[in-house]
Amino acid sequence: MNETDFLEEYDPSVFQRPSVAVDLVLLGVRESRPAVLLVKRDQHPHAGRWSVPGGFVGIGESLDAAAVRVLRDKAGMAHSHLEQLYTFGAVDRDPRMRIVSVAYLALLTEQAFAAALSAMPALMPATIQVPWAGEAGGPVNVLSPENEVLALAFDHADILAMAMLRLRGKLDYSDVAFALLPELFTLRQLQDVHEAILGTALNKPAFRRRQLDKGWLAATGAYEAGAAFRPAELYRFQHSTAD
Amino acid sequence: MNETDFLEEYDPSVFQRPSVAVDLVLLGVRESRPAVLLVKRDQHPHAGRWSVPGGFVGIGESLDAAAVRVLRDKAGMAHSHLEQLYTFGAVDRDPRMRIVSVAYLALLTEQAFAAALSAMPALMPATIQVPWAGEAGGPVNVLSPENEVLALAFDHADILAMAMLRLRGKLDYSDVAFALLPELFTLRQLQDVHEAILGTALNKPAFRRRQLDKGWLAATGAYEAGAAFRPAELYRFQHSTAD
DNA sequence: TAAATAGTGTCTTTTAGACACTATCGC
DNA sequence: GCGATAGTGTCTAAAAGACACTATTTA
Repeated sequence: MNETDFLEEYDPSVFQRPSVAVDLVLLGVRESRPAVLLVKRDQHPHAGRWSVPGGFVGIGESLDAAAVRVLRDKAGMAHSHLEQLYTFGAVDRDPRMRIVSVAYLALLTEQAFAAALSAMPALMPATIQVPWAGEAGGPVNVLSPENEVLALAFDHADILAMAMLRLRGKLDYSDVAFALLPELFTLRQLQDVHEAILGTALNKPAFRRRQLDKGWLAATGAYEAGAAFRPAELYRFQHSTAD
Repeated sequence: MNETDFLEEYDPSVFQRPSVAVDLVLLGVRESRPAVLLVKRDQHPHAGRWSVPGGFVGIGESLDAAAVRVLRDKAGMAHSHLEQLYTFGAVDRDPRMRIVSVAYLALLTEQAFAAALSAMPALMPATIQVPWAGEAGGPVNVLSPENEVLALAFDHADILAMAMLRLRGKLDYSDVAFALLPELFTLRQLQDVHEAILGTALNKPAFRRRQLDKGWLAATGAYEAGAAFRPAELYRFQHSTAD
């Protein structure tokens, strides 16, 4: 915001302003691995590298509204869990001009991930390697469907690392995991999502106990179908009363 | 950041850009209560209300650098723990013009807090009431030294609430508490800081056990002086090897 | 019945809370 | 010795991990 002596110090017409953009990390879990939707840059700078979708913030548009707009226009998606991640503001992060970028994290179910892929041909799915080297802040590795390491544009490897760390931190005490799952899901699917984000195996009985004790899960009495073994019960996420 | 078709879509000279500012929450613990340094607005809008110090980001200045500059110019301080908090980007948050504000959290020891107060007469210390109503996102109450509720400018009550929640969330698993304490401190002082931020009393033996088990504390063999009772041992914070 | 996964019972280990107790200072 | 706070020992309670066991499905 602005200080007491705003008017004395600041004449809006005098000083150059940075451009403000939003960048969206479109994140899901596919085949028990964290996955992200990328677009290939075909222009300088960083032509040929991969980036997360983004767009500039309009002068009459809030940051959240810009994120929703980019989600719609670049991923063909009406809704999703969307939260602000971090703002990247190094001077030289884009060689053309000064851009301050507010990164957002969008969490997609596997269905939404697939729907975005087919609606927007420019998008490519990539896998985030978990765990990665230097998890205390280092950039992540991203693999193509053919398991080739992808070169990311700008500071987008840092943005993806930030997204993974944020997700991890919130996994236990918040309901973000349910944003990655369909309406109905089994406890095994829930555990798969947790394991994919954390990059570690979890103890099954302890996991079930903790999840059920939270009071966020409602058993439906229905069971999955089509498996060649004992079907698992389907659960639904419901906000707890004290939440 | 920017998308693949950056150049086609965007001509920097055509679109109006928001101003980008940084706002600093200067936070410390005084007399076992969370305290913040505020400045009184003497201009419209929100004249007479209190705000956290801030400033505009220069075109050739990173966000972090702008925060450091504001810390120096508005609080007279060379260093402190400084971390980005959240970016506030509602369209109407300032009635004069569009301003996107990146909030930073600066953690001050009680000494640094007092030094800033005497170096910068415009600053006033205020107490943050903990706990506050609607801790899941609601704005905080801020009290003057005379225990009067202060009216805050803009969305600064939300910024302060965000600062408290961030600090709370990091208190257990990170080393932020040590940024609020002097070089040498007693375990009781460390517990006081935790209790002030959390707004609850903690169990003494359990607290000592947990803190000592983390391996972040080095006993100095020295003891505090001047107390009319058994003096406590002084500890020093040291980064753990695996940190 | 075999294979595979769902789901549970229970023992152990770890961690946190409660609470009383001892230790050490100034006066 | 008294008052006050530092620091500890230990019991209990709660939570997490380990691991084997039962249950239920298709083939």
